[in-house]
Amino acid sequence: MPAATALPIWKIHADILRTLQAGNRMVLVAPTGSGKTTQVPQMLLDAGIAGDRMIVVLQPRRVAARTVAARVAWERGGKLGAEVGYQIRFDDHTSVGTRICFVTEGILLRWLQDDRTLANIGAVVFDEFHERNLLSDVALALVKHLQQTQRPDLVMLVMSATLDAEPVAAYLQPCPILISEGQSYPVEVGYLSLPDQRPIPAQAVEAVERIINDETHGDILVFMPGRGEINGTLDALRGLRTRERVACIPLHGELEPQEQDRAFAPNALRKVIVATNVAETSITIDGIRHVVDSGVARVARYDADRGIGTLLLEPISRASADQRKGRAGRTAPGTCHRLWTVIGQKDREERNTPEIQRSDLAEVVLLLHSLGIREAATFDWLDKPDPQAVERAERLLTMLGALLEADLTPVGRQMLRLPMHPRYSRMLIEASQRGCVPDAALCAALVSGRDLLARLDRDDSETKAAREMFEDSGGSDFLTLMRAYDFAKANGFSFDRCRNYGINAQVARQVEQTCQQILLVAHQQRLYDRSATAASAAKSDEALLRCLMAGFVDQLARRREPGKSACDLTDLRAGQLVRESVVQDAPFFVAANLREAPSRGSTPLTLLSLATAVQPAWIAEMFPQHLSTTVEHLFDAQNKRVAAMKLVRYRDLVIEQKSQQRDLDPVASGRCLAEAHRTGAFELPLMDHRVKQFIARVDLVHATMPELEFARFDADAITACLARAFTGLTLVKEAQAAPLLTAFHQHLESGQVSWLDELVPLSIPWPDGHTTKVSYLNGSPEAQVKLQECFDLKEHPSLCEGRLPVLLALCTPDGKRLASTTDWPTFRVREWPKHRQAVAKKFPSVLWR
DNA sequence: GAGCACTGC
Repeated sequence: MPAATALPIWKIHADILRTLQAGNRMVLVAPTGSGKTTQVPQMLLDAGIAGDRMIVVLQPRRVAARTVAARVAWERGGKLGAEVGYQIRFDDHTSVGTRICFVTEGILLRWLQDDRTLANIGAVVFDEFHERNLLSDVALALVKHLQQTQRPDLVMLVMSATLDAEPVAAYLQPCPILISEGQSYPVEVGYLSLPDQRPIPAQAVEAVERIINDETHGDILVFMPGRGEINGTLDALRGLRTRERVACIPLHGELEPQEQDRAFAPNALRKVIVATNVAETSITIDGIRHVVDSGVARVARYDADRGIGTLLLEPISRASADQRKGRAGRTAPGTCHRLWTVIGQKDREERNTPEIQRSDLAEVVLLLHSLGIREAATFDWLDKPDPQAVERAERLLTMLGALLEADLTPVGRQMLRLPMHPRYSRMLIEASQRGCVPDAALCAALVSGRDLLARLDRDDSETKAAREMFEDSGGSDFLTLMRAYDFAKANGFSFDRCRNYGINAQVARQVEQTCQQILLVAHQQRLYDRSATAASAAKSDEALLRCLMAGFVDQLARRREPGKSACDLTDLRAGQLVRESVVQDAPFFVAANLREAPSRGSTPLTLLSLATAVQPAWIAEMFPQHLSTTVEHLFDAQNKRVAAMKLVRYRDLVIEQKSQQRDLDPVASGRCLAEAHRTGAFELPLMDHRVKQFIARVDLVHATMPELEFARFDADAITACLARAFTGLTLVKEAQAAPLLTAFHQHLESGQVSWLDELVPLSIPWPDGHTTKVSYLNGSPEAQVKLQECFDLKEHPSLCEGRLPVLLALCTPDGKRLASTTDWPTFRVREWPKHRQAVAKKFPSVLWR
C-alpha cells in the first residue's frame, strides 16, 4: 500500500479545497484507484470545510461503508467509531465525536426524516454517484433542496467514477467539475467481426479458449446475465480442450458467502470466474486480466401503466460495458473481449436508465410528502421520474390510507417510521388492530432481502420433499416462508441444516434482525406492546391473511376456473399463479408480487406469486367503499337467453354474482339481446330484404342530402334499433320472431319515413305504365330493366330531387345483362349503336330502334 | 403449461 498522499487524488488536493472554499458544490470525476473515497473526506475535514459539523459520505453498499470507514480510521490512527465512524442498518459505529461518517443512502434519508435540516451535518459527499441508484438520486435531490432553502451553508460534493459528469454539474449549477486521474492499466478491446447467433455461453467459452491458448496470463472474468447462463457456460467449460487446466468458478448474488469466497481466494490454477452483474459494481476481484463480456444483462423495470414489474434480458449500455472492461485493468494491462460487433456498439444506449425511471415509487413519494414535497412529478430531479409512475404511487398511497386528497394522514405518518414498502407498513397498521404484529413484521422482514428459499432445480426431488414440510394447507405462501424461517431459527440458523431444506441460512439471519428492528419501531409507534405478546399466542392464521389482504387488495385475483392458474386481476389485468404457490384451490387471492416474464410464445406471461387466499366477505367488510353492486343483463349463450345477474365488484373485478331473474329490466334485456346478436351469437331471419332496403335508403339520403339531417345507420344505431325491437324479450327464440321494421322506423324523426318514398322510392314509374323496382343494397339505387323498354324514356330516371341517377342494368330479352348506365340518352347515342347489330341478330322478333 | 439481475431503511 503506497503512502496515502501518493494516491492520484492528492495531485488536485489544492484545487478541491479552493473550489469548496469558493462555493458549496462540486463534482469530482475520479476513476477507481484514485483514492477519492478514502482521501477526499479527510481533506475536507482537515481543511475545516464542514466547520464543526459532520462530513457524511454516502455509500451505495453496506460493506463499502464499513470497510472504507475502517480504513480511514486506521489511516488517521483513531478508533473506528470515534473521529471516523459509519452507520448502516443494524450497525451504528458513531459517537458524538464522529466527524467523518460513512453511511448507506437509506440511513441519510432516515436522518432527514428525524431532522429535516440535518443540523449537525456540514458536508454531504455522494460517492459512486455514477451508479444512479434510486436512493442516491432521491438523496441528491433532497439535499439540493435543503441547501436551497434552509441550509445554504451545506456543502455538496458528488463523486463519480465516469467522465459523464456534465448532467450532474448542470443540475447543481453553479458547480465546477474537477477531474482526477485513476490508477489503472490500459485494456485492449476486441469486438466480433460478424454478429454471432449462437447461444452466449457457447460464444463465451470460445473466447475463453482463445485467451488461454494465446498463452496469456492472469485470471478471466466472464459476464453473464443470470444463473442459467452461468451454469450453461460452466458446463461448456468442462468440455474445454486447452493445454492448461483452469478453475471454473460461478459468482452471483444467490450464492452463499463461502461459495462467493472461491472467487477471491488464491488458486493454484488460473481462475475463470463466470459472474453476473455483481462483479460489475458490488464485487471487485484482484488479479483479473481478461474480461469476456456477453453484452447483456437482466434489467428490472416497472410498468407503471399496469403496476407490474418486468425482468428482461437487455443489451447493456456503453457505460456499463466500459465499467466491465475496467475490471481487466486493475493490476496490469489486460484485454476485453466483447461478444458484439463495432456496429452493435454504436447501437447501444450511452448509459443506463437511472433507477428512478424504472422503479415503483410508492416509498419515495411517501417520503417526499413527509418532507412537505407534494408534487413528486415536478420536483427538481436530476432525471424526472415517469409522471405515470408518480401517479400510480399516489393512487396506491391513497388506497392504503397514507394520503388523503394529496395530504399525508396520521396513518401515513406512522407508516413512514417503518422501514419497508408502504404496502407492508399498511399491513402492520392493520396487524396492530388484529393483534398479529409479530407475524406481520415477520412477513415484511421475509420479503425485505434476498429470497429465503432457494429456487428448486427441476430434478432436486430431495429438497422438494423437504420443502413440502413447510407448506401450508393453501392459505398463503407467506405461511410457507414463516415456517421455513421458524425451522431455520429452531436450528440455530445452521448452514448445513438449512441447506438440506433449501433454506438460505444467511438470509434467515438477516430476517431475524430485520424483524427485530421492525418490532422495535412498531413498539415505539405504539402499534403493539412487546411485553404483552405472550398473551396473544393462541391466534388463527385468518388475522394475518386479512392483514396481507389489506396491503395488496388492489392486486386481488380471481381464478378463472377451479384448480387452474389463469386469473383475472383488478384493473382489467390478467395473469397466472406460479405453480409452486400453495394457494391452488382458493377462488380468490391477493398476490404480493406481479411480474412479467418472457415465454416461448409471443406474448409475455404475467406471473403472480406470494399469494394469499382471501374471502370476498373480508373485502366487503374491510373495503366497503370500493364495492359496487349492479344488476347486469348477461347473455347466457348456453341457454340462448338473457340472464339478469346481481354483480358485486371490488373495483372492476366481480367478486360475487347471483341470478336475479325477477329484477329483469325489459330495456336492458332487449339491449343485451341486441349486443349478443352484434357479436354473432345468433342469426336474425327477420332482418330481411325490407329492413335492409330501409337501412340502405336512409343511409343514401343521409349521404346525398345532408341538409335533411337523416341520421345514418352505423353499427351502434342498428344495435339500438334491435334493442328497441327486443324490449321485454329474454329468449333468442323470441328475438328471432320479433318484427323489426317499426323499430328501425323509429330511428328517424317523425315525418322523415314518409319522405323516403318520395326521395328514395322502392319503385319508380316506367314508360310501359307499370313500375320497376329499385334496389339500394349496394349503396346506390339500381334497377334492372328490359333494354327494349328504355327507348320510350324521355330522360334518365333520378332520385333525391334529381341529384341521384338510378343505375339502370340493361337486360336483353333473355334476362342477361348487356350493360349498365346512369345516363340513358347518352348511352343511346354513343353506346347503343355498337351493340345494336349483334342484339338485333340474336333477338330478331323484337323491334329494335 | 412457465421462470427469476443488484441493492437498501
